[in-house]
Amino acid sequence: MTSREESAETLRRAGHRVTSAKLLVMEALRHAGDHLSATSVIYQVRRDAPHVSESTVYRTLGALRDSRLISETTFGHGEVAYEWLEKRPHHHLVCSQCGVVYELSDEVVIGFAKQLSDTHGFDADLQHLAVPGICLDCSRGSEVAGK
Amino acid sequence: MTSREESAETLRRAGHRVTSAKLLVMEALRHAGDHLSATSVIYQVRRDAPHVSESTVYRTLGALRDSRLISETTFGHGEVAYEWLEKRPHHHLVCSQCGVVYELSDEVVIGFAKQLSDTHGFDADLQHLAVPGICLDCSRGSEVAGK
DNA sequence: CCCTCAGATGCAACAACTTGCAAGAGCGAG
DNA sequence: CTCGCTCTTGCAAGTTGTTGCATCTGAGGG
Ligand SMILES: [Mn+2]
Ligand SMILES: [Mn+2]
Ligand SMILES: [Zn+2]
Ligand SMILES: [Zn+2]
Repeated sequence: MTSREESAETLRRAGHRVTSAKLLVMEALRHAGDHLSATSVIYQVRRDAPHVSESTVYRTLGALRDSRLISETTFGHGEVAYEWLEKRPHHHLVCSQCGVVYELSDEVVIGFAKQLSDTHGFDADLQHLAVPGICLDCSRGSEVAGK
Repeated sequence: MTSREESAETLRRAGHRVTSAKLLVMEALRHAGDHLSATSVIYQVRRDAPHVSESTVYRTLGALRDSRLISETTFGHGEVAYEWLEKRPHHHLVCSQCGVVYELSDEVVIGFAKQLSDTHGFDADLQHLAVPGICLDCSRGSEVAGK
C-alpha cells in the first residue's frame, strides 16, 4: 500500500472525508518526519496544489490534531509545531538559554501522569510535552563563567 | 506602604524603570488576584489611562513575565492568561471536556522536575503549568453514560 | 449513474499578538 | 537643576491564526 493510500485509510477510519488537501497535509508531515510549522506545511502543500488556501491548512491541522493523528506543540520560541504521530510517544526538553531541543522518552511523563491520577483522580492527557528549562551544558557553562 | 509603592519598589529591584504604564498593569493583576487575559488587562489599564497603547501593555506583560513577577499560561481554550505571582507556587488541572480548572499544589510537579533532573540533568523551569486531561466528574459521567 | 446533503473549501474580514522606528521620559552623573 | 544616555512608549504595519458565509464536493442511497 502506498503512503497516500495509508493516509486515505487513516482518514476514513478517523471519520474524515478523503480530500486532496488533507492528504497533502498528511503527506507533508509524514515525509518530513519532524516538527513542522503551519507556514512550512502551507508552503509544501502549495508546491503541489497552489490553489489550497491557508485557512484550509490551518483547519486541517486542527482536525488532525483533534483526531490525535498529529501533535501540536508550542516550543518557547517561534511558531506552533506539528508532528506526525507514528513514532513511539515522546516529549521534549527545551533549553531556554541555548535553544537546544532534546527528546524525552515517555516513562518519566507517565509517572507524572500516574501521580496526578492517584492524588487527584485526574486523567492527564500528555501527548507531546515541551518542558522548558536549562540543559546540562548550559548549567555547567554558567558555573564555570560564574567563577 | 501602599500597593502602588510596593509595585514601584518591585520594579526597581527587577531593574525596570518605574513608569505609570507598568504600575497600572501590575495593579490590575495584583488587584484581580486571578488569571487575566491581555485584552482584559488592556481594558482595565485604559479605564485609568486611555492613552496607553495596546503594544505597551503586551510589552509590559512580556517584561514582567521575563522578570518572573507574573506567570503567562495557555489554558487549552481562549487567550493567554496572566497572573500575579505572590501566592505560593501552584499549577492547574484543566478538564478538556467540561472546562473546569482546578488548582494543583506544587508538590507533584516538584517531583516531576526532580525526575527530569536525576535522569537527564535537565533543570526544568515549571512555574505555572496547565495540565490538560479529564476530570474525575467527567470520567465518572462517561462511565455511567457508557452503560 | 444520479441525488442529496453534511462536511470541506475559498475568500475576506477579524482577532491576537509582534515589531521597526522615531519621539518621549526615567534616573544617575555632575 | 540640568544633561545625556538608555529604556519606554505610541503608532502603524506586519505576522500568525480564526471565523462567517456562500459555494463546492465526497460518499452513501436509490
Ligand atoms: Mn516531537
Ligand atoms: Mn494560577
Ligand atoms: Zn542549553
Ligand atoms: Zn470535566
